[in-house]
Amino acid sequence: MEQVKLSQSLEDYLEMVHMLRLANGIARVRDIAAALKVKMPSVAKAVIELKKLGLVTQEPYSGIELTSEGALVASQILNRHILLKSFLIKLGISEAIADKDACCMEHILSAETLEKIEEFVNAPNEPAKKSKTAAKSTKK
Amino acid sequence: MEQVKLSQSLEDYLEMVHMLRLANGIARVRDIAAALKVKMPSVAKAVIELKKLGLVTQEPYSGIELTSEGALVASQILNRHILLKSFLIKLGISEAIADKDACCMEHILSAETLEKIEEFVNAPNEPAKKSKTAAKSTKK
DNA sequence: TTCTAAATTTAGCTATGACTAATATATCAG
DNA sequence: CTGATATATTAGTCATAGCTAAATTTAGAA
Repeated sequence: MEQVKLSQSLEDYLEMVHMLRLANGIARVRDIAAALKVKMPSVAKAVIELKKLGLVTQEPYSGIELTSEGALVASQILNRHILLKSFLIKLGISEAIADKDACCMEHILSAETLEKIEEFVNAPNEPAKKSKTAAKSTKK
Repeated sequence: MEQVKLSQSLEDYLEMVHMLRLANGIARVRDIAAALKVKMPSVAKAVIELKKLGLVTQEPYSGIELTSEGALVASQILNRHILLKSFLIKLGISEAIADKDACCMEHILSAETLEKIEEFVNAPNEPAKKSKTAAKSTKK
């Protein structure tokens, strides 16, 4: 439980491994590269680092697996992402932008800020002040 | 008006030049280093970059000045900082943490998100639901 | 005025994280 | 089974951004 301290970049790679495994059952170098808009050698290097840190394993030339610690850390990051995305959407930001900005914010916010954001997201809801969003309000 | 694209790091240096000039009338290498918690040679290097970009000027061995473009860019960054800090404080985050997190967020958020945050900050204010902020009961 | 201490700058090292080019391996079509 | 193509890896380059150590300049104290 020594709390590995990951760079933003490594957090992104680890999270993407997790997401791809959830979505496809497997996390391939090619797909990670496509999703993060980097080239495959960048992924290969990141995977080497994550292996050194004991967060992933990989048979040569095949998919990337998470260790139990890796899975734990990855899901923490993913949870932050989901929280922040909900938060931004609740502020009225479009889904695409919410996703993109959540992706940056998830690496930098302090625990206190994340807590307060969680409270806000879970709040019963403010009385929709004068909602001029009338039309396609809850478009999701 | 070609919108220089600064790294987060250079944005921090430029903003700090602006803040120190506002606070002290002069931005010295030593003070920038102290404020950003880096060493002086790191500041010197950053200043060289900002000079190349036409955002600051400096007589050798003296304080750093902003060009008119530098002043413009710096105040945009500072305005984002102020906005984000207000926002976080409105969410109930302590001033110190709000300042710190605003400092990270100011470099990464999209225009749309900043707009929505501005709307939120300027909103008439929700009816402080059940304000139990009284005795800092939010031990959580 | 002169000398010492502080501030600034330069030179050069390190780590991160991207890239291209080249190599190695795997997989699939025939 | 074999070869072409896709995927993965390795090697090496580059830029950013930090650092220390050493040199330079400025400024204040004696």
